[in-house]
Amino acid sequence: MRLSRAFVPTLRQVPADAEAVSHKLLVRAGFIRQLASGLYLFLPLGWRVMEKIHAIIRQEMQRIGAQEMFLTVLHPADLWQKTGRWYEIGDEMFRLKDRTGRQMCLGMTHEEVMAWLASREIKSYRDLPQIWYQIQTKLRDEARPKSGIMRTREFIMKDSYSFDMDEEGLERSYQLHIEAYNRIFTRCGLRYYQVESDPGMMGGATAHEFMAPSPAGEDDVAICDGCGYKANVELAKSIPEGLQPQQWEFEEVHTPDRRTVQEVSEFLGIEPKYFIKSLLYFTDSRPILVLIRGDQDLQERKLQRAVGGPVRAASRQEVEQTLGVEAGFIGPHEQQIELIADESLKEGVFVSGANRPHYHVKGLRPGVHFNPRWADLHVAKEGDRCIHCGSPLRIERVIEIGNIFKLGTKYSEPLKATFLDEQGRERLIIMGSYGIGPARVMAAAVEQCHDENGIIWPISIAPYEVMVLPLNMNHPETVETSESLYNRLLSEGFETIIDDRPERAGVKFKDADLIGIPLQVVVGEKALQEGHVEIKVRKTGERFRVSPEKVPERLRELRDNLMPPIKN
RNA sequence: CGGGGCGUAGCGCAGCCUGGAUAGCGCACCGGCCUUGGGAGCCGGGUGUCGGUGGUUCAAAUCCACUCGCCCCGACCA
Repeated sequence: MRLSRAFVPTLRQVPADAEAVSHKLLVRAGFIRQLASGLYLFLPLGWRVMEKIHAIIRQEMQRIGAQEMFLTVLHPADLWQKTGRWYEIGDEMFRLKDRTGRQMCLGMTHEEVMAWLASREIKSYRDLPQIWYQIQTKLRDEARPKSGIMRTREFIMKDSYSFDMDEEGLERSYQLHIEAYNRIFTRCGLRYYQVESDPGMMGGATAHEFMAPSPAGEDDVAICDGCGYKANVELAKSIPEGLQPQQWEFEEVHTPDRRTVQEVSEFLGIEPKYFIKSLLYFTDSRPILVLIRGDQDLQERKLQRAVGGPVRAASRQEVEQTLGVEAGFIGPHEQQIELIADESLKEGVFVSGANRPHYHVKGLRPGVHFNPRWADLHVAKEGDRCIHCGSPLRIERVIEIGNIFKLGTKYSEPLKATFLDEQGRERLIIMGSYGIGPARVMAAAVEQCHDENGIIWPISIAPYEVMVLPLNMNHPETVETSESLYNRLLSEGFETIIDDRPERAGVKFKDADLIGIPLQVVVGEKALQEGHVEIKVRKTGERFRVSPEKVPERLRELRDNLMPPIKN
């Protein structure tokens, strides 16, 4: 490709509405443009990166026997009504009617359609197992699109679905996907973790996420370097800092105008971890008082799982109406409503609200003064102990680049996707679903691989492998050498772009670094006089002077070194 | 959905508080000269519904109301 004729609109200035590094760099380097909130166009360079990622995904999916198909974006509503998601999902689903008034929606994901297909076409155990996938546009009316292409309303997703006869089959399909995903993300040059995740509304029991560490991410994971335990903080378990035994007798203490743990802690000279925070929540059916240690935070996801449905925090007024006491002085002692407590409160003697304005109680003992239901409810924090091996946990910010779910029969049942087994009995197909967001892979790569000058693409997903820079287009020998190098590299199979614009050297250097092609071949007058050109490795900044004839050989070597450990 | 911010040339911004003459700066862009190893220099060129609508006023980019769009924090995220 010739840059002089390519559409690569680089920007010297950072767009005002970009915050995330990947967003800024991808816009500046001419890879993407924003059409509207959460809607991005992929320009030629950006689309080449996406296609590289797609190609790697295709190769690895085929490797595990998955078959690609192409479904629709427009779905009839009744499929979603059958599985109930039509009603469960709120504004995030784009809904519309066709000209005859039939309710439709735009696909956010394709479990329904895939299960529908399976229900019609798979009849016998002989048809199983199957893994079907597609690389397709999905639409979600996100409450808050953000960080460039990291969270958009229209996006491409690789989604695959496995269909098995039984749990063992599902486990096999699940493991195949883990294998494929490890190869895909490694080949894309990412640092990533596989972590336990919350199956959430997808239904089913087991789920994992593939997470690329980056400060621009939206999730946090807890990681144990001791035993390798890794989990999304939405469900990560941890053992908080221990307590010293206390001999406090049960007593009421006057705490005028001290409401928060912080205030009462300072007032009484007792550390926050000896406090019980009482938080009033409402489930669909009832109020529930949630007890958390003073130095801990409630993980609402865990609470939702524990009570088996959505929860919401009570407002100040609701606290007074329900409990008859102002928030700040409520506690578990002599409480009438249902209690649920974090397990870190099982052992110890605590301070909490007295359910009487301006008073707290000290010497509160679980099992003696209150009897809650126990559950793991606290947020795992940096430095907490691993529940498996006791090592300290660390918390890291990550971008979710892939996820895998064991669905079971959540979709096959309502859509009647069944098969006849060897005994002629009708049984439900067991499903799994597996996603990858190629645009997030792209964004994560930029987040992980860049410097102050621009992007440094992993060579496996770079839009081009080599960029030839003729520094002075008015110098015939420079042009001649560059052109012949360009043609030679192309014929030897290098994906090459030449910056043949009549620009000054500085501009070419800046753009080359910004765009981030891994290998640069710099053709300058001075070096040419001595009979060589210069190869620059974008990632390390290394420069090698080589004679033009040796360029392909040297580049091949450098390319091999830059290539991630797994190749096709 | 709650909180905050922003909308003036292709991009980045000043002007607005305290209303007034032709709306300005840098970059980009177009023509010319010059230059060619890290976003050069000189000369000439403005390409604008000041997001929109309504109002106040002799007069609105500027004040008021409504509205649309975009970003950030939180909630949500199948």
